[in-house]
Amino acid sequence: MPHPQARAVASGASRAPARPVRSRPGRPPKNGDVALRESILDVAEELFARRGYEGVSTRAVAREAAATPAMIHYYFNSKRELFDAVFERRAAVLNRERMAALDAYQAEAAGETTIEGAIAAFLHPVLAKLLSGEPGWRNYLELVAQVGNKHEWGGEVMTRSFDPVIERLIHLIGVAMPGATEQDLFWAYHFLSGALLLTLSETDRIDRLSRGLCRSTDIAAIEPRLVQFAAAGFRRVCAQRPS
Amino acid sequence: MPHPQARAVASGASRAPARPVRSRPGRPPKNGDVALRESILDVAEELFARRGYEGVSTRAVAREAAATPAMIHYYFNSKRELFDAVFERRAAVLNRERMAALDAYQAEAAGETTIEGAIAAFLHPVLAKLLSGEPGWRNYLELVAQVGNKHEWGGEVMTRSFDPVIERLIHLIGVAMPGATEQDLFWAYHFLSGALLLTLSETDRIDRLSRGLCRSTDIAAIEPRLVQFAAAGFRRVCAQRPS
DNA sequence: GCCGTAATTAATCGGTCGTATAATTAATTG
DNA sequence: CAATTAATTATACGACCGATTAATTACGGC
Repeated sequence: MPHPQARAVASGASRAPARPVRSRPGRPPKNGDVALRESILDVAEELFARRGYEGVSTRAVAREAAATPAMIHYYFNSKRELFDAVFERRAAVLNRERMAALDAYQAEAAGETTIEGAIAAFLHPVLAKLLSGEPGWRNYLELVAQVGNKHEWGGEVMTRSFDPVIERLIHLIGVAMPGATEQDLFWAYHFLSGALLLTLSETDRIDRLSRGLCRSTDIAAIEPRLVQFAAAGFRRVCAQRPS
Repeated sequence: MPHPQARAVASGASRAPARPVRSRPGRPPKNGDVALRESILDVAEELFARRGYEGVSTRAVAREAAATPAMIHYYFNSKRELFDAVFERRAAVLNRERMAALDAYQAEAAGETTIEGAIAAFLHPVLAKLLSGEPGWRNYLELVAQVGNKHEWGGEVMTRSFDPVIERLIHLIGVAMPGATEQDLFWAYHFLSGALLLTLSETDRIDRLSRGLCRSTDIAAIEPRLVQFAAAGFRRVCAQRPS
């Protein structure tokens, strides 16, 4: 079963448009085609992730989605609203899964929560998306990484989408470390967040640096190490002995 | 002594162009004015950092630097070469300082190097730039953060500019941890790098998340915590007991 | 079978983009 | 002082940008 990266963009090599030429205007005949709206979202997701918000024109999105610029205006009104739709489409899914994972862990640990366990539960849903190899999710997470490190409206967009889960995580870790200051918990999360975002962006930076020894797409190698790294970091930063 | 953020952009509120109207063409009279080339670099640095490479037009740079588009072509040939000039101008300075810091630490520790010490020496020059408040450096580092998380040509640019110092750091830590695998060292650095980049970007993400308890510009709070966090992480990831 | 509505195309508006060239003027050199 | 070089302006080219409108066609409900 091929991934439903519907129309044109996922076809890779060949650049032939999916729907050949529907030249005359009017409502299209009801064939089994995937909704155009979703195709536009998929294409925009990929392009925004690769070239950034300003690096992508709505016309380019339309072109690759085998649509016209007017269709984007029809479904999304503006470029910015298209971006928001792309961003929030999968954020909802991810938040649900992450919340469920934290719930499940908390129930299973039953009062004996560990930092490692909480962090692992928090990270796993995201990293599993990368591991799955679904190009849609990989593009989306690459986009998240890019937005998360952007000064301009990065902070606002990320906050709006992800804060509740993160507050949950920090609270859970706080329970596992009774002595910890709130500041220390937040700062430690800040570092964890940075490490995660860089992982999501999947630059080939570490590949080059390690001369091929590590591959930035090797989630199986990253996940346990990130959990250990972050958990140890949390413990050290939040240890209340005054430096 | 005001910072030499020379021409127009640092003037903040008032939008009056620095050099009022020099309408006719020809070489300008030799006054004590700062070189236009540097002004262009300063403005480009700021704008690229705020809005990203594609989000900035060469015309906007010219406008804010009180120049014409042709001057940018005159000094830098193309937008991309302008970007590279911006990126490499301060990278050279930073690399020199970082290398010196690692040298100094290695000499001072004399065989008894610690992970904390090596990481602190590696981080301090960068964080000191942020702490200094110089807008040029803050803009530059914000730009680095953005590029470092960009899939497209991020990996290549970062590699070209920063790899030697990083190899030095990793080697130094490797000496302090004889048992460590190379892979583990590289992965741990990857996480440290992510945490650092997010810090450099100075989004107000953590400010919002912590409801003002932490401020992303508070380098004095970040520096010791990041050193501790990363050092503990390195130790844990590189501890050779097989998971 | 008619009609309102949903989905599409073509065409267009004013504006901006990156890049290039020729003309012009001041400084420098001999 | 003459000739060369460095730094600047004005102007322009062709392409692309985001957004909008009017026309067109098929579907769904009655």
